[in-house]
Amino acid sequence: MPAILTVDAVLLTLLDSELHVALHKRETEPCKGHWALPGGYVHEDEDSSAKDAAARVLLEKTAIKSPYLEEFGTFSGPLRDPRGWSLTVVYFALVAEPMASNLVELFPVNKLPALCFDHHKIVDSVVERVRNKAGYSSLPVHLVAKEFTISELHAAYESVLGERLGMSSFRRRLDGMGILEEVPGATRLLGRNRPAQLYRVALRYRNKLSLRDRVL
Amino acid sequence: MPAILTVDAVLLTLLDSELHVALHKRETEPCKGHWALPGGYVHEDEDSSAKDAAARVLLEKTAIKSPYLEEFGTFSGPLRDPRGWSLTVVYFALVAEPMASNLVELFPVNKLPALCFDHHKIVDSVVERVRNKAGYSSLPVHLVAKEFTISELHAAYESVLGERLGMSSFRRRLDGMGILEEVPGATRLLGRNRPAQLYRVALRYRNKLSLRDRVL
DNA sequence: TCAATAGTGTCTATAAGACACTATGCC
DNA sequence: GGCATAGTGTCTTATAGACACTATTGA
Repeated sequence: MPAILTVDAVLLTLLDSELHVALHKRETEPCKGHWALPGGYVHEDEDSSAKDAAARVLLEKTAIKSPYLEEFGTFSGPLRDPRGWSLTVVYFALVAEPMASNLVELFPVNKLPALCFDHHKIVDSVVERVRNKAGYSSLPVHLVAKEFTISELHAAYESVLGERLGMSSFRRRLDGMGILEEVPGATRLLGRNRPAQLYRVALRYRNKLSLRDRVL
Repeated sequence: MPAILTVDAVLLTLLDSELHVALHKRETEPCKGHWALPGGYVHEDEDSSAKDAAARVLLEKTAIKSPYLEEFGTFSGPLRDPRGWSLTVVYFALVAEPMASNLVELFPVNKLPALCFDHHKIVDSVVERVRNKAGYSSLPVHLVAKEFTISELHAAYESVLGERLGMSSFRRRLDGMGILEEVPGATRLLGRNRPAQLYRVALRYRNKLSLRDRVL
């Protein structure tokens, strides 16, 4: 009997300044009716890679299309799935909007319900990695909308890192990197205060952010 | 037909201050007689995880036991192996000694021979990651012997990073981290000069070095 | 005018780099 | 003593953090 090969996706987003993960109720055995990560088998006839499979599974099970998707690693062994020796390739996705999908429900990453298989451990490991990586990369950019204010980005960093960041050094570093550009003329007004300049990721970095680590 | 599941190991070491990778000549089809990474199938009856499988394969094909082993990621798709849709979990290992094994041969990582499958791409990706990670972690410690001089460690960092590092700030950072300890009384003498103090990784960090990233 | 958040300027503490200086062995 | 590498001290420069200051809106 060959090993079972699956992919799982850890979809993360910020809700009320707190990291949340998207979970769904499994509709098939094993573990039917319980919370689990969106995941599934690789389809050899349609998936040209494991990452493709993860993107497809995410679309099918959460109706979220092409977010930021990065491989985390694998989990494997004879005991983690009752069907036998299994290996899952875990991907994590970061999205800006608390998406309106009735296929999944969002849970704060430190208040998870009981999860199937080793999915609790998987979520914990991914969150640890994301927090860690936020400290030396521009990862949290993917947690804000396409156009955002410095304050919003600053808040996203603080939420993910779980610590306060000085605002002036934060701006200084952003400036020095040249990774952001102003959206000309666009501002956002929230209260009765000075409106904030909107920014976006500069075109030349649009699809390279995950590569350029250690930028912030 | 189910997907083919394999593990491959990228074993790296320093030889003449240059990163080398261990390759072997495949003895079975496909790609028989050509250079490839040590790799093989997961054995469901004896491997309790993919990492276990990688360690076993490394021992069988290179006679190297329990080096530093870290998961790099996966490579997958319908075309990379002529036998069909395949996924390989790639691990990299770092060892100190240019080991005496007639099972493998060492090649400089930027002068590789023709390699089977997508192994050339795999080696390149791993080397890039290792170079990158050396910039913010203590990874290169695994490329020197258990007891080493500061100069040797300094040279290892310079080799992996491909750039010169100031010696005094290098020492300062090592001191500040408290990750190393002197081997009492032990020194190494190479020429007609002052002998160098030998150091080793402090006990409390012995098995945690890969976890404590961003230390150097 | 005030309240509230956006954004800037500047002072200070810390860390990095450069490099001169001392230390200790063999010849 | 001379030479070669090990190791230290110190000066300078770049960067991070703190925080006070100015800017711009609605009420």
